[in-house]
Amino acid sequence: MNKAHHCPLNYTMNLIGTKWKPLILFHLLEGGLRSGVLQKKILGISNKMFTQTVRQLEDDGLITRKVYPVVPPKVEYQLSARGQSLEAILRALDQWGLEDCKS
Amino acid sequence: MNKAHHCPLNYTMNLIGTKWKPLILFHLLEGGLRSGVLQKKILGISNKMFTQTVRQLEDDGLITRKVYPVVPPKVEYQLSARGQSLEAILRALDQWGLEDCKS
DNA sequence: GCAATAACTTACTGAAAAGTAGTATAGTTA
DNA sequence: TAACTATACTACTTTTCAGTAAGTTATTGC
Repeated sequence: MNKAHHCPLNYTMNLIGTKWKPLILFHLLEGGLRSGVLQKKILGISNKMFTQTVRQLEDDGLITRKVYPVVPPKVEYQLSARGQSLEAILRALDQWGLEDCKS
Repeated sequence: MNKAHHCPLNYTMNLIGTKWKPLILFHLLEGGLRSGVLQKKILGISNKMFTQTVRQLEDDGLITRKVYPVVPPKVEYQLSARGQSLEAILRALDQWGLEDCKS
């Protein structure tokens, strides 16, 4: 917790309240993925934003990054325990969108 | 639904995935509030961002705005049915932040 | 020895978000 | 008549976000 927040919601949004973070976390719910595979699942994300976002998620301890020392490089991302604890929320957000855009 | 989304989560984040929107919605969960009162509850928000954000929430049908034709002006905001349907999510996000920042 | 590879980085640019400060409103109160 | 009120709007500036395109790495396959 690097900032004071008057409301825990504020704290949560600072962690995951951006365009791409929830998407990336969501696509990791089913298990770890190789960098390139994960990126292809996030339609519309640029290479730069992808790297930048997973880096932030890693810094915040929501995902882990495993580098295999091979050539060409191989990197795998997966949810940390902390990231996993967001599962219910991520699915609820997804579900809400599904229900809502019917109307 | 004004855009195509490959994932409902994306749709949801486009609606409420900003710095202030969830905060404002959250503080309306207990009932409608007068503009000035609501704004004072959102610590750190500027007058401009407040007006701009409630306007967007209103445009998206998440809150309603009732104007009383008196001087000085009196304006009240409250959650619409659509906004209310976010209650579980807002509380879950808040709760998650509470739990998480213990560690 | 030269291209292809996967993951990442950097420089540059443009767009969007957010903050500051000031203005308008029009009745009521002093 | 002048200050006060609650709400909102505007112009301006600063900050952050995001995209493009190019460069880096070290090994393999041709």
